[in-house]
Amino acid sequence: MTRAEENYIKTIFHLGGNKAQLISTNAIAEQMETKPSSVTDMAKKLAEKGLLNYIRYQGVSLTDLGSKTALSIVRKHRLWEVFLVKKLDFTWDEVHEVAEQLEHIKSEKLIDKLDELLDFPKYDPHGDPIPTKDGQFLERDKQLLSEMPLNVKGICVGVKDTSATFLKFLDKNAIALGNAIQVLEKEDFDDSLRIQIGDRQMQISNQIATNLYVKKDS
Amino acid sequence: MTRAEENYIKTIFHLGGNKAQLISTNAIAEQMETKPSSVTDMAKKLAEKGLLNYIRYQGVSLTDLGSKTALSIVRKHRLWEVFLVKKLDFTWDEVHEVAEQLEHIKSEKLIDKLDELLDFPKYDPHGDPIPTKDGQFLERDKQLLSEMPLNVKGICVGVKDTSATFLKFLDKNAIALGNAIQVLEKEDFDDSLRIQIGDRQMQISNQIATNLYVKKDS
DNA sequence: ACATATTTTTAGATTTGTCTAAATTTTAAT
DNA sequence: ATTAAAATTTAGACAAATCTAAAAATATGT
Repeated sequence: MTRAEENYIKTIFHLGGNKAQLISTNAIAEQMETKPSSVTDMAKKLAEKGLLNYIRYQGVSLTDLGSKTALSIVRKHRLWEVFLVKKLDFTWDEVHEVAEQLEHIKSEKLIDKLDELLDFPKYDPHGDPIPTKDGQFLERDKQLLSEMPLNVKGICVGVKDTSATFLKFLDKNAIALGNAIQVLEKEDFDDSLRIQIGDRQMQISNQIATNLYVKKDS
Repeated sequence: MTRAEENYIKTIFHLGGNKAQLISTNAIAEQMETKPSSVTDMAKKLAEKGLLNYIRYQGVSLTDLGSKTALSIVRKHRLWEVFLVKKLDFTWDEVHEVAEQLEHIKSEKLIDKLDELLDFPKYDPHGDPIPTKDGQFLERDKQLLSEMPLNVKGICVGVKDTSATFLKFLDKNAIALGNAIQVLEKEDFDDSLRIQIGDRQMQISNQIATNLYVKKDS
């Protein structure tokens, strides 16, 4: 598999193309910042190789082989992210770009040993689950902070938007994964929220609340 | 810099093209298992970019910029080798292939932090020196075992041949970097040597002796 | 249902890095 | 000094991955 092929497979996976749902060439092109015609070419090629189901004018989905491939790439990406944060003191807004490169390194032993060095982490620095070696993918029971009922205790477990801008905003406001979090009040006017975070209270916009994942504290 | 360009620069460096000495396109082609005509094309391109001095029909050498680039790639390659051995329990015959991929990852912070994680190593697992961040390159005072005088105490510090075959042979015979080593007798007939290694004695062929680097014990 | 807008594909071109075969230059031998 | 051999370059072709512009298919609005 070439690097370009791997990037297409990964993108289709992230767009939800594993669940028999068809993803349009336009959606893929937009996500990858390329042209739809390029996507069509690659779709044909990857269908030929048995990684995609491709229906002309309809879109693509991953085959079982394609899903397996995608999970392996996602596993590598997320393990490298953990490595960068845990072993090399990268911040969570710095890891993505480098992991994009590292995820293409080919060596099964490397990834197995890395997994071991990191103590078999289950989640990456953004709270996303790391697929196991055999492709198990444990999505955590989580919901957006914006959908939490009032006065229910939760724990911050992930972010939806992983852009540096958003992550740095969270850092600046001392919001981190693992923090206790709770919605105290919803403002009808702009859907902003008054929240309890640790022992502080603060007001956050709806845009923040729709990009923070919370798990109910049990 | 593309991956292909980096590989050319690195190969020319290893063939000695840094010392104003001209390296032939044939030599480069052979080393890289490619065709001389491909090397010519790339030589023109890299000369255009200011990385090589290229004289038609004569060969190429690295410019200062080219040398700097080469040292940076070699530094990355060797640091990754140390990482693989020290942190992921790779054996010294397994590291090369993976480091060939890792050396192309682009992130200055990654390499600085890796260097720090490994405690700023001076040599890679084969005893080759690791260039510093600013391109300092400390070649160790060493000589081939075959050139050591009789009964002079030495320490094994490196290998010339880094093939898996040779490295595995050394492992099998418990010859490792850091071992005390001493030539006891030279056989005129086939230039084989009787050596003292640690507290054992053994007989080794000239081919082994011309691929092991030793430093005089002082 | 039909015209129009949108999406998707095709056709042909481009860039990078490679190759083969032919031409050119250098080297070596007598 | 010529000539043969070896090394090197040029010219033209190819595969991968991309692009633009035009054509084809699908979706949408009234």
